[in-house]
Amino acid sequence: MPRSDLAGKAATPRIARPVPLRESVFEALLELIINGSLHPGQHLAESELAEMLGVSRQPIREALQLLSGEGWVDLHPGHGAFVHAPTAEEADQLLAVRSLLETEAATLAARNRTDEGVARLRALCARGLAAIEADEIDNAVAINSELHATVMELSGNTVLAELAAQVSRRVRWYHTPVARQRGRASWEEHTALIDAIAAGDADRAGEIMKDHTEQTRRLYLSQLGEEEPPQPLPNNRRRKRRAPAPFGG
Amino acid sequence: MPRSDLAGKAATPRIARPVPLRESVFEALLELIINGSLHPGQHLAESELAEMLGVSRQPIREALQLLSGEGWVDLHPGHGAFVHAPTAEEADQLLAVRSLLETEAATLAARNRTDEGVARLRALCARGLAAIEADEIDNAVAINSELHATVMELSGNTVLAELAAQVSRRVRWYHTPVARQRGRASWEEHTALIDAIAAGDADRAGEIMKDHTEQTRRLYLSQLGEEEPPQPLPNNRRRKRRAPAPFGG
DNA sequence: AGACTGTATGCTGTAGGCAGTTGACCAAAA
DNA sequence: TTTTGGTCAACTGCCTACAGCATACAGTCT
Repeated sequence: MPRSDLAGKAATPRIARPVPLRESVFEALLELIINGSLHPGQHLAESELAEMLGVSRQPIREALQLLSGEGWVDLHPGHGAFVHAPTAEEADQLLAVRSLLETEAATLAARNRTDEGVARLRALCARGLAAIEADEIDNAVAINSELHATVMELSGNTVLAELAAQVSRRVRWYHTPVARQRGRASWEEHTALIDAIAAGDADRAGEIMKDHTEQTRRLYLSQLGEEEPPQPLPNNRRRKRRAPAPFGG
Repeated sequence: MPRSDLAGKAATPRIARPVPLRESVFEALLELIINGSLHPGQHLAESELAEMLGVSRQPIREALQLLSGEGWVDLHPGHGAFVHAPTAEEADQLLAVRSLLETEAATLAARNRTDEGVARLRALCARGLAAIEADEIDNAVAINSELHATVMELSGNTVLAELAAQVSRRVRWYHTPVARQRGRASWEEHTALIDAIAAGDADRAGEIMKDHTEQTRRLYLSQLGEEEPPQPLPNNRRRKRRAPAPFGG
């Protein structure tokens, strides 16, 4: 039946079909939000975004719904979309949840470990340390996410991994500035974590991951006092004439 | 300045503005999916749904995006929406995650407990037991969700609560048949849980909740062998002439 | 002078419509 | 018989258009 099992070739990355506009818009808006071009609390008028990005309102609306699903914007029926204004409390809760999910993942990963998986972790860890040595912070941050994602994958719980991915994306909003601070220490903890996983010591792996994530959480909280990161600006400044009320008091 | 402070009347429940169509559609489709009218794997043609529900395609699209965000349907660009086909493995993972989140919530709730909160829990528990006595299963199930939601609320972590709510909704897909089985035992565990929370014993509260949720998880798994609940039907049966391939192999 | 009411304007929610693409069906060729 | 090419229907993606509502502004009355 399979005359030439092309289907089994696996590594075919399923040719690049034109990415749906909504996703491009999603990426574009996300970038604008993260880099601060769109201020927290700012009202996002569909027509305006549509004109700005050169598309119609439809893909804009769909992108806004996606963004809303991930907590980047708040959708208020009849009033439109507003850039989410994160609070310190929310950040703390987010980091707490992240800690919880990551800890569980580490525990499970230690139980389900495979030689191949451990090898991948070690490779990532080596690359991460190298990046730190070379002072390539951005690179190190990227490798860090990859490492945590790999632990998630090794946990074997897809649902857990997806949820954690969602949380991690939101954490990114705050995480970036923090990450620069605890470079080396973080990677030494990673090494210990991988050792625990390799040894199949679930409890220790969980313990280490818990300390590891709680550490960044604490660091973030201590940083809060110094500088409010995503500054909740007094908002509007860009409306042509009229600024919409914060409505529904 | 406020000559008659109507604004201060507080108890004005902010008049019922017409719910956006997308949300009504969302609810309608969700109901159809949960009660099985729409089979797992079934292709959802926008035009068809639009005609069926008597609205245009726009709100349908938006509702589908929402459903996709919560894992009820899978969106495949260029091919449309398909009812998500849950597997036994996914159900298990979902229940595991739920257990994790609920356990954490119980622990936190015990730490942040308030007399008012404990009172609400006890009231709910009493109502739940009454419902069980009266054999009002559906009612008991509803109160059960409310009780768990309240524990979440008492945890004080909004992010955790939202995530758990999302997971719980998905669990509902499987949960319904299971719930009927372990009526009384479940509510006795609830009583113990509330006692632990009231006593501020975080560890014990967490422990009880863990056992409680793992219990339902086990029960579900054991039920799986007997009858595949959301039957992954061979799918199509409704296309007028042509059945779309499961595409993209 | 202050407050209230009528009017204008911008925005969202929804509908309808068109073009491009996908996949199925069918016929012809190897 | 198997394969190859063509044809067609259906569906998604996207755009444009319209109706209703909310807010801001201005005029008017007390």
